Amino acid sequence: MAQQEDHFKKVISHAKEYGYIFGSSEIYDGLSAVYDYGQNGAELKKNIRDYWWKSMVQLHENIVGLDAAIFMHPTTWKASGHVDAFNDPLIDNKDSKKRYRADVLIEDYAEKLNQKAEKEIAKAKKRFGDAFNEEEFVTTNARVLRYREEQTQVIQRMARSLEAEDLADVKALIEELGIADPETGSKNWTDVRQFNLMFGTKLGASAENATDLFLRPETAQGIFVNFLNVQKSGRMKIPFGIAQTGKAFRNEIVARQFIFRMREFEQMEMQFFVRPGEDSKWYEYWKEARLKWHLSLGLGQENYRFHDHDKLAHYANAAADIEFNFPFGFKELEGIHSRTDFDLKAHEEHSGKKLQFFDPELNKSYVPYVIETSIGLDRMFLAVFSQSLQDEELENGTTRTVLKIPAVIAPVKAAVLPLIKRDGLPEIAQQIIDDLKWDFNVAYDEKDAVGRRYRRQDAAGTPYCITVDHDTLEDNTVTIRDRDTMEQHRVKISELAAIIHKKVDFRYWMK
RNA sequence: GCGGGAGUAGCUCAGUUGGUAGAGCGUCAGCCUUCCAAGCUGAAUGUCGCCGGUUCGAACCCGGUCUCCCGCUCCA
Repeated sequence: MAQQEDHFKKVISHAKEYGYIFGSSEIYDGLSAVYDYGQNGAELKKNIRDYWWKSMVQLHENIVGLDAAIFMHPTTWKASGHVDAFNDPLIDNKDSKKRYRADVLIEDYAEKLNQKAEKEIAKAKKRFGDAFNEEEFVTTNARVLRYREEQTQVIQRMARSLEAEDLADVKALIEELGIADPETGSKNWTDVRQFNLMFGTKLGASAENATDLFLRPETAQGIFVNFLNVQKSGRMKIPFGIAQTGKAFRNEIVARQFIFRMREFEQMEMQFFVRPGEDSKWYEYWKEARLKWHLSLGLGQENYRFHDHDKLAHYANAAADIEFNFPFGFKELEGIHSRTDFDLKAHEEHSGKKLQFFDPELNKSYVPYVIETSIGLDRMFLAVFSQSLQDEELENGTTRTVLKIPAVIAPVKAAVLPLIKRDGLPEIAQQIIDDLKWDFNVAYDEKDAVGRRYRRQDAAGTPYCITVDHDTLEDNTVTIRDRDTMEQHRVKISELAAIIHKKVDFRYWMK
């Protein structure tokens, strides 16, 4: 555990030192849980995004891209359920320091009343045997009636109070019912406070006619509201998918663990529209397909696992996470959700527009079912970066710090190094760079002994080092060194592009 | 938000009972011309997180505040 924390700290400081991730607004003391991607981080992030986009959009004839706006019509979030689901009344217990959702506490209490009523019914059933008339019993038994009545009243009062945003009454209700901390039994509660997980903002320059807007809490809704646009204009036939990457915003109560949980984050989502009834088939398909994508980067099969959800979100009938072994343990990296027709139906209801597909094979229209794959780009970045950062024991007893980022997504593909900075070697190195830079992101370094430069590139994650030496002057050959094996080969300058290309070719990795 | 820990150079950290900052690494310039970090010479860099108080004098004591890290909730 201590070792894990240690590694996590190294990851964070290494990310800063090598230009991958900086704390936001650092010169002003920073901003909680907001980070900027530096010169190398921006490249890595872009490369991960491209790797995803290519595998989803480019390799699937029936998946197309989309880039929807962050601002959306406010009704979108009513339809999606976020206005309700992302609005939690929370209460803290002062003794146990635990935080609960006030509505859940009350619902649990109401459920207990229900349990009591059920118990009475079960008891009576046992007593009367075959002669038992449940319907009659339920409507006449005093205890059952009392429990049921109280249950209804509690739920109704809570609903009224929440509707009126009367949080003081929600707390009063908790106190009147004598609800205690489920874990410690303490009744020492703070006031109930409302937490809205969506960031609000205003559209319109003057205050009086401004519209309240939200920054999108997920990119998915941009896809759903464009479902028909894309389907019609692209002549898409079911099954088909729409993919999108972009920023989403959640005003998390606590945003922590470096870039794992941020208030501003980037999602890579694909919504796959299928025939009703074929949803579970496609759900399984995408679970496997997405895991395969992760494994293709070679970060180690043992670092991934599925986690199937027991408790489902309001929109889903099946859900699984792909979890990754982060420096702080296995955590969600990607979610695969079977969202049913919940979203499109909700948008039909709120917009009054038909969001259906006419299926010529079935000769009828229907609201498609949806399988969603949703991965956090920043989390993927952290997975790649933390897993790639290694301290390696060498044969001569020393250690080297190496960032084994998969070459296909590495920010810089090769560094070109003159063995010494005279005798015309820098000039040749520069010529090599001028040639390679059209195809690859390459770097130049002439400072310090070449061995030290190798280590510097190892730590920065560059897969190849190309060294120009005195033999180069004679025969136009250079040495090319592999970051992971540290092995060197002597090759012709004219072969360099092909060698690097093979190493970073998407085709090779995605197979 | 609550509890715990912490803020000193780019990084890791030292700074003894208060006398206005140092090390290693890194960076930069030069020397050396070398194929796996740590050769030589020289240099830059900090309002010691911020504000206020006590004091002749605060990195150190006191108060406040901000930020970061860990846990509780939620999720990509």
